[in-house]
Amino acid sequence: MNTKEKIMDVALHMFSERGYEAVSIRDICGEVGIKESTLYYHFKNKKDILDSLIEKFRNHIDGLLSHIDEIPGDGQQKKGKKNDIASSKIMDTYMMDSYLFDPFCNLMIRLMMIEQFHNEEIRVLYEKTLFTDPYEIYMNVFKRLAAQGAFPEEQAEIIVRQYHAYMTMLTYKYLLNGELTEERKKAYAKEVHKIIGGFGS
Amino acid sequence: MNTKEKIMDVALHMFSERGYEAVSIRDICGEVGIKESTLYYHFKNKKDILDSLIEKFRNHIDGLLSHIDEIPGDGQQKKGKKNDIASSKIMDTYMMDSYLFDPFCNLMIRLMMIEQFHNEEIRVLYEKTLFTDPYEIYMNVFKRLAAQGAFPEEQAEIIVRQYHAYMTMLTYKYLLNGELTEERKKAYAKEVHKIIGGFGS
Amino acid sequence: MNTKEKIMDVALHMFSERGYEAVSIRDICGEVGIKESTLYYHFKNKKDILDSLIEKFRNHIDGLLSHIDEIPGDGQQKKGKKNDIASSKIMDTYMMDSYLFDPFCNLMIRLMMIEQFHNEEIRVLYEKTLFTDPYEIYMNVFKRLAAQGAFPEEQAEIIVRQYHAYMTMLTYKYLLNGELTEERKKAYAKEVHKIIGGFGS
Amino acid sequence: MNTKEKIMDVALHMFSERGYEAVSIRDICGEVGIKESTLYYHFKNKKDILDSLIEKFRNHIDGLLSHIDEIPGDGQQKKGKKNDIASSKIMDTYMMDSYLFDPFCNLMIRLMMIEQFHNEEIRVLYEKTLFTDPYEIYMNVFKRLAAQGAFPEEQAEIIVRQYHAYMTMLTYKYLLNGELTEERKKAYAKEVHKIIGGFGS
DNA sequence: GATGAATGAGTGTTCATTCAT
DNA sequence: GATGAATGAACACTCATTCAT
Repeated sequence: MNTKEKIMDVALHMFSERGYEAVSIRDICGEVGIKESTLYYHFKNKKDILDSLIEKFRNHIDGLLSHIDEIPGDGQQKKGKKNDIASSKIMDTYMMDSYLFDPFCNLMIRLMMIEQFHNEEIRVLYEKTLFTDPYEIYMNVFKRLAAQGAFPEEQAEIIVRQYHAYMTMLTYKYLLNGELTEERKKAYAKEVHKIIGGFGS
Repeated sequence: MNTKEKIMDVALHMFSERGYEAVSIRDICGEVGIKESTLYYHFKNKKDILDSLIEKFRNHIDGLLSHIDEIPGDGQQKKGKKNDIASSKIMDTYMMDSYLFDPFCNLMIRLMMIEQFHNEEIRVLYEKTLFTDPYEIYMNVFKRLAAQGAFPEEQAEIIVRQYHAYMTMLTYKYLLNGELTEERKKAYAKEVHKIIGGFGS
Repeated sequence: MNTKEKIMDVALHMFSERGYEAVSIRDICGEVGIKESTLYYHFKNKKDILDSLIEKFRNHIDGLLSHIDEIPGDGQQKKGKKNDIASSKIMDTYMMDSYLFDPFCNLMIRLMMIEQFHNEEIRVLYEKTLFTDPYEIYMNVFKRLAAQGAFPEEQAEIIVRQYHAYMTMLTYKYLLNGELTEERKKAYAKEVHKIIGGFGS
Repeated sequence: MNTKEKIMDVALHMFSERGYEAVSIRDICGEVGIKESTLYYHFKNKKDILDSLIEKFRNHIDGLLSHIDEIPGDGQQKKGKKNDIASSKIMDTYMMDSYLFDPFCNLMIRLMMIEQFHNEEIRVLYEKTLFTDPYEIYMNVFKRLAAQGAFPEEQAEIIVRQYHAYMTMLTYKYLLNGELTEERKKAYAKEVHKIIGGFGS
């Protein structure tokens, strides 16, 4: 990690815990181990650090979303509940690994959670990340499952809605509540699997 | 409203939008229309404003929780789905009016959402307010409904879990996302009713 | 002198010697004997000090200009060169005492001399103070002298032009060049009187 | 123009408008199109740029002054007013072209005007450039004119004084006041010619 | 109840400068 | 010749807070 990346990393950790305004340039530089003047060689100003983080996050999720279709729910599986369960598990692993457990994403979401109330640009991105995009991803997978005969097509929407509600609630409860510890990740994963099991029945 | 109340009101609005640290004594006093030195007649220091708000909020929800039993789900209703729906509606109206739409509560929740990441005391209160308490309230009501024969008692938990997931997700999506406008409140209420309808079937 | 006046006084001395930008808030406060934060109780920002000085100067010269007619050149004097000389002397004493030797005015002119090159508002005031206003004052007095028969009226303009050129040159040479010492003031006064003597012949 | 010359050129433009201290190395390099570290290849430090400019200016005016005798006022002309006028015109053209209208000289004079109040070295040079040298030049030419019989030798001093006063005043009024535009140069030249005409009578 | 005046510590940011490459 | 990366000191300004009135 070069100096610029280190600054962004430290800044993200601090911003996501205390909020953008409450973190000072001094705080960041102290942690990175550089003088404040050095920071201004790498970033135009404080806002520029935030903007760079957001930019990086946008690129990150754009990259993820462009691979949705690779999430299973795929044709070589036979009809029935088993596939359903298996696909859900895979899909959810994908969500966890790439979105919610991934340190960069998780911290960015926390940052957005804090800043969304007074920053419309961030609010829009926050809504997209936590509500719009996941709903679409779930719908995409479940529709393909329905097409394979896992369940009647007209039930897809209601199932997705229920699934999305669960996942969202658990995300807020375990992954966006206090520090992201291994325990909280396990508690989340456990509840997710219990629910996916429930869906299979 | 006297000066002290005015200060708390203004402070809450600002804290819940920009976070505690990002709001200055100057900001608050400017909006209230007093000099900064005057604020210190009413509050020991900045932290004291936050503490007073939290104290007030604790009293507020304690008052509400001590009246859970008054939420219907009550004996004079007959068995069957109708009662179920009706009770849910009443319960939810209660949640909306007293918790989520109430300006003081809504803003306090936003404030806790922002501050929870670096303040364990607030985090605990936040978790209780958004996860523990509502779950208990729902459980309380649904158990009484089950006791009245609205549905088999052993289904209570799974129903509550599902109900809670929905309510939580909708709360974050509509009531803790951007400004609390009438439109967002309507969108929330609409979705809630749709779901409660779904539960009745 | 209260704190605010002291700040303006010190700031003027420093601005007029080193220019507005080259003087720091620290410099001013150090000399005044207050902390930097105290300055901001009295002035909105650094620019506000400069603006206050300019405002004060405008009021100052407006006060002076409203009393031009009281400068002699008056009716009770007899025709002839003696009056001419006498009046010029009085007029010039007025110019010296009120404008050029007056510490506040002299320093403000120096400040304007420095800042006029990149501040159009100051440039206009500078031109008015050093060229437009003095010319008008001289013209006013000399016209009254001509009316009294001190010299033919049609010569007034050329005399004023010459007189103004001399006074302006001497002002720049002695009063706006280096520190305003008693020696420079004397040298200025001496040359002025020599010239006024020359005008009498 | 090589890089070093470009730096000096840009620095002079900026120094003469905003003053030495108010201009940053960043400002200069930004305009020149080089990195700040590059500047230190060409100059020891910021002060060195100023010193180089002053040095260059000294050489420049030394060059000019060593050719005073070439300014007409010369022997092959006949006695009479015509020669007087002609010589004055030529002399003045020389002053304008070489001193006052010349961009390098004009900007240097502005720079000295700003810096003279707190830099004795510059003050001395400023006084020499605007008062001592021109007076000597005028005296040199007018003495030669008197020797040719253009006017009585004992009048030379008073004429020179008057001439110098006019030229100095006009210089400050038109050439050292705001930006040096073509209009200001024309207004200056027009007034100069009017005065020279007056002198001829 | 409220304010005018003050302060020490801290804010984000710019300064001229250095030095290895 | 020129640059990338760094720095200590200074910059204008804001912070929460105090205290006499």
